[in-house]
Parts: sequence; structure tokens; C-alpha cells
Amino acid sequence: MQDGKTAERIVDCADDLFYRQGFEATSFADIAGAVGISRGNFYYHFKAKDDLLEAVIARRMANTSVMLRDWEITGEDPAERIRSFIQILIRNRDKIEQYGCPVGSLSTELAKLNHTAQEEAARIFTLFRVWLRRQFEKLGRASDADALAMHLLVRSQGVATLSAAYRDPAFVEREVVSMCAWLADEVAGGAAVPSPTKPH
Amino acid sequence: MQDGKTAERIVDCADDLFYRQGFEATSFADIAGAVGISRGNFYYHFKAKDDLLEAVIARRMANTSVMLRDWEITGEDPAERIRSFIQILIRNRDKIEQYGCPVGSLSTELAKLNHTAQEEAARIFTLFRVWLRRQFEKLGRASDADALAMHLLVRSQGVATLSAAYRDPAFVEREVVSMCAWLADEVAGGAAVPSPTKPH
DNA sequence: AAAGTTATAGGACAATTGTCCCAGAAATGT
DNA sequence: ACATTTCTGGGACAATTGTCCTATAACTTT
Repeated sequence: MQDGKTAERIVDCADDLFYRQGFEATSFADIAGAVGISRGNFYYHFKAKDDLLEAVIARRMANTSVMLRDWEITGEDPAERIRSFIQILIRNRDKIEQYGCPVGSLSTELAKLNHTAQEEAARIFTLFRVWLRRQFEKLGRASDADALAMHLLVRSQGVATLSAAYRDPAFVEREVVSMCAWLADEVAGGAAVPSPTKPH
Repeated sequence: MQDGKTAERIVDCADDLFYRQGFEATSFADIAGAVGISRGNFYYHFKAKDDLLEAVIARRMANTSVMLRDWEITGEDPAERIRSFIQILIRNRDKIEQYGCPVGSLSTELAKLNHTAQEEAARIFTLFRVWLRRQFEKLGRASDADALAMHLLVRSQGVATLSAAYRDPAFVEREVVSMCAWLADEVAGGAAVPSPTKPH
């Protein structure tokens, strides 16, 4: 059972192709070609395309968890950790400009397809959401931590979408600066905002 | 040449299906079935799928223009007009929850497919962008009108994506309230803020 | 070296894809 | 009533889709 090598390579390539081309638009032939194996061999490792999709989502979940844990360790304080999140937009700028956000675009595509894995894909958002929430709690914003976390998710998703639409590198830069400024204001502000953004 | 009837019905159905299923995931058979014509007949009206896509985009552009002109007429003042924009999220809440934003999701899909019509699709964003910019200019925010317009586009795109991911009706409501509150702040603020976008 | 397990390539499969062609029907103009 | 244009349905086309099957190659374990 050490097909780990091949199975892993398949998931690797599928992950990349699903991001760059979309799930539906990526065929087994595409993946097989990228991995360098025959199309038939495929079904030894994954008996259906949906199984492969689930493996890809699981892989993204794992990768995301590792990344968040990394930020937790590297970041000196919560505000700096949150900035790590904001700056994915810069780090992955080129790819986002070409293909949008991997989490958002997959989630939206699966929603359209009425695919059962849609909820699974949305859990990657939740990983970020919970992590961000905890950072805001540590900043003394326990009462509206979730709203603040969602605000950042909303803005990064919007930036990703519009970045892919306009392909304007300067735009992402400006938005990141603006988000960091917002963060500084919020942190400085201290008390919870009266504004309605205050769920659970 | 009064195939206008059929051709229009085709574009109508294609528009709807491209939104609900995605461009790539929608086949001619799907559209033909929805319209109630034969698959073969199709090529009399549109000689290729890409032609149909362009017609759909043109239709969306036209519809958007009409809508914006309508808001221009109906809205008493710029702030109220901008609120009309924000509240599309409420008006189309159910559809957005199921399929995301039609503009954003199409643009992202076409970006992934490296489709030539991607730029065309992005022009729908520009329609909103220019319109919003003009409203902010009328509010005396000429210096950062574009940044404010983009801020609203970013947030509504993000809300649409996360709404489709979580399918939480209350979330959209909260975000709309928050965006309106931001607008009131900006309007009340008067002078241009140092950091272009400063929600809160 | 033999036996057994695991992995791979290649091809077959029905179904569906976008595209094209053509015989007529329907409408239009004379 | 006739001729011409405009439209439509049905089917054929090659290519591609996801899926499945089988013979064999590549390993392990004896």
C-alpha cells in the first residue's frame, strides 16, 4: 500500500489544475497528462472524480491548517498574525490575478454544480474564520470577533475576485494597505464597535 | 430577419443557465431543452458557443445599464442611489446564496479558462464602478471617488462569495447594514480620508 | 526461485460534447 | 399562386467525457 507516491502526485496535480482550470473543466486526461500516468491507471487510486475532489479538499484543509499554525508561531502578536493573513493577497498576487482565490472559486463552482462537496469546501473558509476570530479575541474584541473575522474574509474574497477581473497589480497593493490601516484603527479603537456587525 | 423571438429566448435561457450552472458546465443540450428547440437549429442563430457567450454578456451589459439609469432616476440623492446598489445583495439574496454573483463568478470562470471574453465580462464591473464613482463625486469625494467605488465592489463581491459558501441569510443582512453604516460615515465625514478606504 | 500482492498501461464502453449539414416547414414578397 | 428567403428539426460527425476491465509489469514476501 505504498501507492502514496503516485496517489500523492495525483492529488498534487489535481489540486493545481482544479485551481487553474476549475473542477469541471479539468478532465482525467489533463491530470493524467500532468502526472505522467495513463488514464486507466487512475481508477486504481481514485474510483471516481468526486473521490479525487474530496482528497484535494482534504489536502487543502491540511495545508491551510499548517499555514495557520505557522502564522501562530511566527507572529509576535495577534495584529501581526492577522497581517500575515491579509498579505496572502500579496504573496499569491500573481496566481490570484490569474485564477482568483482557490477557496472562493472552488466553493462557488461547487455551489453552482450543486455538488455535495460544497460544504466540505466551505470548511476551508471556516478554518480561516475561526483562526481570525481567535486573533481578534486576543485583541480584546471578544464581543465582535466573528464579525471582524468575516469582514476580513469578505474583503479578501472581494479583492481576489476583482483582481482576477481587472488584473491590476497596483489594486491589490492598495487594498492590502487599506486593510492593514483598518486593522490598526480597530486595534487602536479598543472597544467593540456599535455598528451592527456583531453576530453570535 | 425577425428571428429576434427565438434568438432572444436562447440568450435569455443561456443567461440564466450560465449563471446557475456556469458557462462550461452548460451544454447546448441544456439550453436547447430549456428553450424548447432542437440542438441542430441552434447554429442558425449562433454559429459557436463563444458567440452565444458574447451575446449573453452584451445582454447583461444592457440590463445593467438600464438598471443603473433607473437608480439614477429613482434615487433622490447620491447616497440613496448608492444604497440601491448595496441592496442588490438583499433583492437577489436567494439567487446569490445559491449561485454567487453573476458578474464575479462568470469573470472568474472565464479567467480560469483563459477565455477571450473575460475582459468583456469584466466590463460589467466597470459599469458599476463608473456609476458608483460618479455618485461619490457628487458627494464631494472627487479625490477618492474611485477608491470608494472599488471598496463597495470589493465588499459586495466578498459578501456574494461567502454567502454562497455558508448559505446564511442573516449574514447578508448584517453585511448590508454594515455597508450602509459605512456609507453614512463616509458621507458625514465629508473630506477625503487619509487612507482611501476606511470602513468601520 | 516461487508465490502472492500491488501498481500500471492500454483499450473498450456508452454517453455527451460542440459542430455541421440538409431536407423541409413557415413566412415573406411578388 | 408562385418563388425566395427565413427558420427549424433530425440526424451525422469526430472528439472527449467519466468509468470500467484485463493482461502484465513491478514489487514483496516467502
